Amino acid sequence: MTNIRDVAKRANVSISTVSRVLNHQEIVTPEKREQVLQAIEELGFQPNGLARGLIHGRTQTIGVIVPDISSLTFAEIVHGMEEMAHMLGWNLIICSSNGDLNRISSYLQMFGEKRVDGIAYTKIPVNDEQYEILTRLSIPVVLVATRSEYPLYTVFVDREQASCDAVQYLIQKGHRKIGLLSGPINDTISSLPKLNGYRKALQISGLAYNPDYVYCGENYLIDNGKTGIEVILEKTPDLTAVFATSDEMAFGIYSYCFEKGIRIPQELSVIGYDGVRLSSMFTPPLTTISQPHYEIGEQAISKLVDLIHARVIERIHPIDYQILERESVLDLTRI
Amino acid sequence: MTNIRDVAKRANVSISTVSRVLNHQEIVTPEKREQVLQAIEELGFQPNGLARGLIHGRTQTIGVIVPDISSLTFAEIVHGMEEMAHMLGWNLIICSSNGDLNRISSYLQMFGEKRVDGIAYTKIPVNDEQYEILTRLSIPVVLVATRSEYPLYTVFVDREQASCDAVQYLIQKGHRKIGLLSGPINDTISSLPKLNGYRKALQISGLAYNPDYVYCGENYLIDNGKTGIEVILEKTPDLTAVFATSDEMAFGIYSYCFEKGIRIPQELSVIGYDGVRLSSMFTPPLTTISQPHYEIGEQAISKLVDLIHARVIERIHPIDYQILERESVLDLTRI
DNA sequence: CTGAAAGCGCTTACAG
DNA sequence: CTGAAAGCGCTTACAG
Repeated sequence: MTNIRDVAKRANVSISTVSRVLNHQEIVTPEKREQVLQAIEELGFQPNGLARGLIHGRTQTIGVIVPDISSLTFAEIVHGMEEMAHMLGWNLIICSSNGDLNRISSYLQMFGEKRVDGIAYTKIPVNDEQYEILTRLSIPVVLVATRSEYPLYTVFVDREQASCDAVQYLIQKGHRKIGLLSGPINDTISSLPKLNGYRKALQISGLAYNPDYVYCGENYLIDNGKTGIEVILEKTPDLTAVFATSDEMAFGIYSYCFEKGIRIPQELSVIGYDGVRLSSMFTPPLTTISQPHYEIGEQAISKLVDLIHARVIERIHPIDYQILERESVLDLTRI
Repeated sequence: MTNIRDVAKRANVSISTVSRVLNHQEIVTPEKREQVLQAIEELGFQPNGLARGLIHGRTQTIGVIVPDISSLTFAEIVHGMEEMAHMLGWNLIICSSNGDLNRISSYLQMFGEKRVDGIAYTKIPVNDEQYEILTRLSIPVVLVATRSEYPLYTVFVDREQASCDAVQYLIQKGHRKIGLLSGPINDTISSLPKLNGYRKALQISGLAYNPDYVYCGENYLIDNGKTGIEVILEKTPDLTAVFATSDEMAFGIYSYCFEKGIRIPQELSVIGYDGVRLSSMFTPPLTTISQPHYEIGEQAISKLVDLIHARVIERIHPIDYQILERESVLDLTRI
């Protein structure tokens, strides 16, 4: 591999001059600059980013931790991150934890050794050990789509409020017997706030909370939606609407209803959560809460870069969500 | 940030000794080793990966180029890459090109400057400019899920053969009027081989190729499936089966058929391509060609690491696919 | 404007 | 077994 010395030799200048040309410093005379540029071209020289990084203490690299990159949600978040990072001139090292906390710790360690300039920490709750590593590293961190009791910068959607809105939407359409298809209840980042939002909406409208209307699955996938709705309907056949806390679960409900001949929304109204692309193609199209994953990713990187540049930012950066009104909820008030 | 010198001072040894402890060289006496380890612990010292990389000319980093990380396919490929990379002790820098060739070139450039040890180049065809950059870089490259006229290492599924199999499966089930929902025909990586496979299957069975049975969409998404099937059925209402070259397009067909009251598979058989998770939850479950994306990702990294270690590998590494037989194809021979 | 020199934080022959 | 020194490929005051 050619280095700056080879270029200098070929261009008959010192390495300092080559370096100056490389860094677009205008003080170099046009002739020398030309010589250098030509030598670079001829030798196919590429400056060594490691050496540069070593000197500047800056790598233009951001480390990203996601639980699982093959999930639609994270893939979209990462995509948003990618675009923003590219725009601002940063690169991403992306690591899937698969929910393994040890693995997260080892990734954080690696981020430290690789001297990334910032870390985007997605979705997984920050435990004591990781918080300790994070602070020891003293690298700027932004939490994405998650919250934490630790004082960390955060870009997120208020799931509790969004869920409350979803359920209130159903109530407003005249529904009173409303089911909830929840994820695992020990998932404090995602499931718990959604459950809380559900309860809050009921409370606001003076409706009683009835555990029979609630099913907690092990995850947010289709199968859990399918079995979940079955379980709820067995206990409470008078159900008129369900809030599925993921579009995939909602799809499971569709599948169940199709098999049993239950018509949506005539016999059962469904509202989802996520706003994945496919949801608009369900039959009927799914009414759902849209979380702008792409934008979350963008904002996360944007804020992180602000932090890296030591700009002052708000600790909490909420992202707007909206209800995508489609055709899966029946308006009982108009009947 | 503490460095090796601080550690040496605190442990009352030379930096050489610290370095030896860091690199697990056994020649250090237990006492000194202990002192050093303790100093590292107390100072929270982390070796600087940049300095190490500078010396070794090795970064334990692999650059990955994908067209769009938020697509299901690539998200899964990347996931497989991630897992294998983690297992083998490598890290991934992942870059979405969004199909922009200039952007790919700039990413390759960046990979060079960052001195990645290897490059996984996914899906997009390699043009002259990129091939030139790639060779100039002299960094090991593996092509993933794509082929090229250039002599590059390749991990891929034989789409032509897989498509041929899919269509032959339909023929074997007694279908003779078989439609094709294709992607853009100028996509030589993905669409063209699938079209060729379709024609090959017809030819083998002595069936004529009729362009009226073929629709080429602009992409592989749902909408194109929906309009595609509409267009084909208008021209050729006698159609009994369709090969949709993506599961998403197949889903578009489902959507269309549901609206028009066309029953699958009784009135129209559908076979898909991809084997995405959701396809098993379609109503009826979709028969489809499964491409093991995750495994493709794993193999790509595994082969790339072999290359980096200068091990000899086969130039072409085909990945097995299979037909997931489910319920969307009617067996006409049993009627 | 330009070059020689020091230094970024490590590793690794080379003596001892 | 251990330390001083050179060197990886750059950047950047410092003289001139």
